[in-house]
Amino acid sequence: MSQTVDRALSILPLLAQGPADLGQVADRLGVHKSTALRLLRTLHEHGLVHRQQDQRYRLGARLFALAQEAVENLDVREIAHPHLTALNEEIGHTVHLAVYEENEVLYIDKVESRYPVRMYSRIGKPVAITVAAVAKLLLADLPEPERRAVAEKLDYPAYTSRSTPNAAAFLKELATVREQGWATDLGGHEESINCVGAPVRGTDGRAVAAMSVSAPNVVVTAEELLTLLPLVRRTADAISREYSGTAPVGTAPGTAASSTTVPSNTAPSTTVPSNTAPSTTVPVKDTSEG
Amino acid sequence: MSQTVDRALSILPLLAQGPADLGQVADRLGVHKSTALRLLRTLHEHGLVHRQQDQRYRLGARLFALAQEAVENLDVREIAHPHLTALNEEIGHTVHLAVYEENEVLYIDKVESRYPVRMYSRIGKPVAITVAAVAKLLLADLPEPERRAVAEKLDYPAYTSRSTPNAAAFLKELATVREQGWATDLGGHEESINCVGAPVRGTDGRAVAAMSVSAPNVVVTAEELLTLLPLVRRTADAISREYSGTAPVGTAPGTAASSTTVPSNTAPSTTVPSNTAPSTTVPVKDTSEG
DNA sequence: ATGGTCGTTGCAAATATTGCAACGACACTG
DNA sequence: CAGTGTCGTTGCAATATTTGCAACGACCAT
Repeated sequence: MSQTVDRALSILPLLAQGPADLGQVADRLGVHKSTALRLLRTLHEHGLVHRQQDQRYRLGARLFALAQEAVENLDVREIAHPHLTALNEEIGHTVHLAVYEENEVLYIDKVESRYPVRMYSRIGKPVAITVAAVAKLLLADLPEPERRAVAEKLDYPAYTSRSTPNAAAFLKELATVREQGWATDLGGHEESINCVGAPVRGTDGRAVAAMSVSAPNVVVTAEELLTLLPLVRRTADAISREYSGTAPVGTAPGTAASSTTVPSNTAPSTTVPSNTAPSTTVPVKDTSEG
Repeated sequence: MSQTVDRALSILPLLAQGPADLGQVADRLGVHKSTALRLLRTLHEHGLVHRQQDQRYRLGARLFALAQEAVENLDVREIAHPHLTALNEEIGHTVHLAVYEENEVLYIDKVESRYPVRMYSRIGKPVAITVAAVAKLLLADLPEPERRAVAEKLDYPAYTSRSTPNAAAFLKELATVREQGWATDLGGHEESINCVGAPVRGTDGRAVAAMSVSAPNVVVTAEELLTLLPLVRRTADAISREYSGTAPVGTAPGTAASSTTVPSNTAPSTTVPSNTAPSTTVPVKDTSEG
């Protein structure tokens, strides 16, 4: 609601795409050059933008530092990480951790299938919210009205023929996910990639994060991947327990009384979902690969 | 120089210390609650701050996404190139820039020597990973398990009698490189070619690239080439600084800074490895510039 | 029920921001 | 080498924007 700040902050995502000079910033902001200059100066004083030697602006070191602190404050990630790597070492596939925030789902951690690759590979980017397993899990957990509102505001890109086509289908899928407590993405984003995921829940039972395992068709079929579901759920539950148990309730003046209650079932169901097949038909009929 | 934006941006480092409610933000900003509220709202609309269930504000994940996007769009080569050419013009020898990717080290930029004798290398082609200075630098920076895994999977061709013979020798060399912060290739790839290199580091301290200076024996001896090491390291550090977006330290809120930003000089810590010399003792104290 | 805190909103005053025009610096071109 | 263009920068007046206040409703605790 503050025009000046609004304009200034609009510069950030603009510069995230790459360096830009004053004129470009002013144009894409729709303001006079002098205005853009003063805005950039303020941003610069705070270290959020950096001026390189060719006088062009780009995002500055301070922003990276802040981002660093921002993720460190997400203690879910710290708690989850060992579990993710353990799972990765057991099954070998790529493991993701994601959170929902402000109508977006963001990867906040990732363990590559090959080696413990650095965190800066893909995390931090918004996920394909209409198809990703983690996105389904997180959105399915939203209260009904918000869930509906978000679903109807989204675009539904047809990444593949299996992508979620529209809001109605998405909401139906979310209902299924909500009921069964896990989610899949079977070629919805990339034709040959399948995922299975499960939610991480806090003390109040709400999903604070979601994790998933991804593998290409050529390595494991969708059916084989679903075999790993119990393992995935067990890992997610383990993270949930540790997250809930630590009870990182800050200096909240007032509602500090929260019984350490594990939300749902603590009993890890070792049941292979072969018979527990989801209502939506599992398209294990591969197109090309066998 | 924009008060509104200045105040708004001051909220960010404030929230980086931990979640805070409206009153706390207003107090520590020195403004009325209503003002703080409107600023926070604007920040919120841009996803830079997030409101948790207890209505307190904390840094938003979008901040992280923003930084992530910026890093991905950062072009090391673009930033490094002017520095490389400058170095080349000063010393005349061939300068290389390389990155590590998928178990390979690739040259991504090269400034040719102005001497008639040139060495063979091609931008985009993998380097001799077991002997090249840039390869040593980049591999030395990998986490221990991955470093070991990569080293043991490599072939160790005997390009010359000085080539790295096996994984054990290579890992030992990498340990040395890791400790001293620079690397050499003394006739390990071609008998008559020597190189000295230094790493380019990002905000997180990781080596995002490595650069080296190469010269044939007939032009300069290995000892003479090592004389250039401080210059190489300084160049690499300069690139690192620019790549990281090092900006003048943010002024304290309320303290008005001078008109134009004074270029902060004095490199942080450019430790010249004078006495820390490895096998070959280099009598280097200082270079031309002071 | 009551007093306290906290977040939120409307409004008028006033401050801070905006756009303009002009300047100096620089690069490129004729 | 002058000329023309772009680019970043600054002072200034007009104005739009922000600000602080006071009051309201919600909530919690006493």
